[in-house]
Amino acid sequence: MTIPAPEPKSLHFIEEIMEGDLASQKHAGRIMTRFPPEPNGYLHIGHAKSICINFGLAQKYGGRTNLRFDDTNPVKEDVEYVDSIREDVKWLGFDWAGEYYASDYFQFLYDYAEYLIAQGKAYVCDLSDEQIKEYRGNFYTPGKNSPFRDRSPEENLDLFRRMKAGEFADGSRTLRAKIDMQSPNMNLRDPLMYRIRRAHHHRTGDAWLIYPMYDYAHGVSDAIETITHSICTLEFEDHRPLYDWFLEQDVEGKFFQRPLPRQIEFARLNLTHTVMSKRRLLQLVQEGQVRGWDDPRMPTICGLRRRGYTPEAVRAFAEHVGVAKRDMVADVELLEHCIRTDLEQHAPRAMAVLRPLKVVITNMADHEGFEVELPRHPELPELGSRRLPFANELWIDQDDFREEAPKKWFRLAPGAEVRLRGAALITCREIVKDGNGNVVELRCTWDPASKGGDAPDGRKVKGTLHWVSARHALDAEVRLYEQLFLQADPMDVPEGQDWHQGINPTSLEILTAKVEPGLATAVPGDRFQFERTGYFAVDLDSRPGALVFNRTVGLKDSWAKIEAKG
RNA sequence: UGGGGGGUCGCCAAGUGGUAAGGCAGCGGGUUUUGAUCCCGCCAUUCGAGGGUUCGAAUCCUUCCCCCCCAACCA
Repeated sequence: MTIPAPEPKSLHFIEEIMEGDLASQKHAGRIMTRFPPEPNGYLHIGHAKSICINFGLAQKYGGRTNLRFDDTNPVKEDVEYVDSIREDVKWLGFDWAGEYYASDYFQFLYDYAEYLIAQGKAYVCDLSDEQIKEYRGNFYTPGKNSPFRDRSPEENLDLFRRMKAGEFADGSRTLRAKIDMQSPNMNLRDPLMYRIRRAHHHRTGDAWLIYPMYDYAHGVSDAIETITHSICTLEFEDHRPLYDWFLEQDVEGKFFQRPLPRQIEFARLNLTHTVMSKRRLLQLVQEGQVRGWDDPRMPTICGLRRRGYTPEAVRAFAEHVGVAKRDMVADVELLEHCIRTDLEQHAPRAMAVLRPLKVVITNMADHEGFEVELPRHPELPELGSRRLPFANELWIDQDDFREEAPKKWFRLAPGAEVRLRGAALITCREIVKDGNGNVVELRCTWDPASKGGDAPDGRKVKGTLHWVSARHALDAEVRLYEQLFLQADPMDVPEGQDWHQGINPTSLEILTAKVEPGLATAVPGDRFQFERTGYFAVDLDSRPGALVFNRTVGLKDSWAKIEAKG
């Protein structure tokens, strides 16, 4: 018997670039990437894709990845976010080589700016906000040179130093790169390098009054860290000439090691039935549409974590969606597939009745109860087993009983026999209703010969239900989640309406369930498969005696499909 | 009316001149003490459209169409 040769996995375009660079020894066989979040919000699954690409590629090619906080705008950034970002990256399973901050490089950035000024490549501009905009022109009209464009290097140096020293008011002057006001690429029309901002920075405090702009700081930071491949999203594509320009002005090679880093852009992740922009996510939180950034309905990494997603599943998802340059919207079902696959293999099984319906076994006495033993996981004997009490009063799920059984129904119905998983066969003999006609209790008989669940006469019983002993069951709060938005694309709303229209009013449903007694010791972070219903994770709010479970994802439900088709 | 990207199955995505991988979803069937899992099978005569080159084109040329991004002292 021969083992089939593994199919050579095709490479995505970034891997091709890297392998090409490795082959040509461009960076002497070195691969260095960075994940550069701005500490102004929580990370979401889109960032997770970027994290997986940056760390994953470095890992694959024996390289390293830095975590660098892009903190060049003190008015928007805060330490609060730094910690959450660190935690999320770690949780995803990645270790960074170095932890840096763009602000670590403020002095370097400043020195290089002076160098550019000295070379006549940058100038101090006195134009106001509005004037700069006006001089910049637009897509169809070339820009006009700033009247301050031809100041001498000496004057510029003096002015720039005085900007730094605090002699000028906020917004009164800027440092600009002298490139080309006529360029069809707006980014090259003398972009701003520095602005004056008397703002307290979360790391440098009040040491600086001038702060560098992204385009200037980012590439320089990459070069300082000797990043080989600077991976970012598509919207930075036409910033690349500027990225290169700033680094290439180091004509004497006094500032950066060669070869210089290369910026590569890929398509950001979008997910169906959710929004991904920081602004909208913030709105959901502020408006109370969700209970916070880590609400399990949020596409944030902390939300997914709280919901019960595993880092493995998130990484698998990133792997599945691939890396390319075309705009993409991943189907949330792919994400769900990834978490189901992981949890199916690892999550211990348990029984929980979400919407309890009482079952009384009429031919069993109070003292006739017994214990059944069930494996924690059908495929993992090493996980051991659990013992469940069975007695004459039980809870089953309301979904498992129909007074009028539809076609192909093999759950409980009047006169029907079903198996209670691992315990026994019961037959429904009588229905008890309340004054409103609601079924409140089922009176059933059991076949004592079927203890364990099999009938000795070999009669076939197709339906198997989960159950829990009423006397022994624990109450638990169960939070059921659905998509936050009803439509695949929340932004696709009729003319004149806004995206709030699409918010799913029933994205959260809270139930009091009856769960098997062994769950009493479950602690936040524990994950289970509640048999026949879904995967659940113990929530942060859970306490001994006051259990709270989040439904991470439901099991696939082919009965629902059959019924939907009629 | 400028510049930069992109268009291969409902959603992702391989393919780089030799006759359309794979995953998700969907559909059919088998196994099953979870209607789960697992297993098997089906699912693009066609690659945004039209022309052309070639024995041969998703891949080359050409014209056209559509989508996304760019006019913050944001990143």
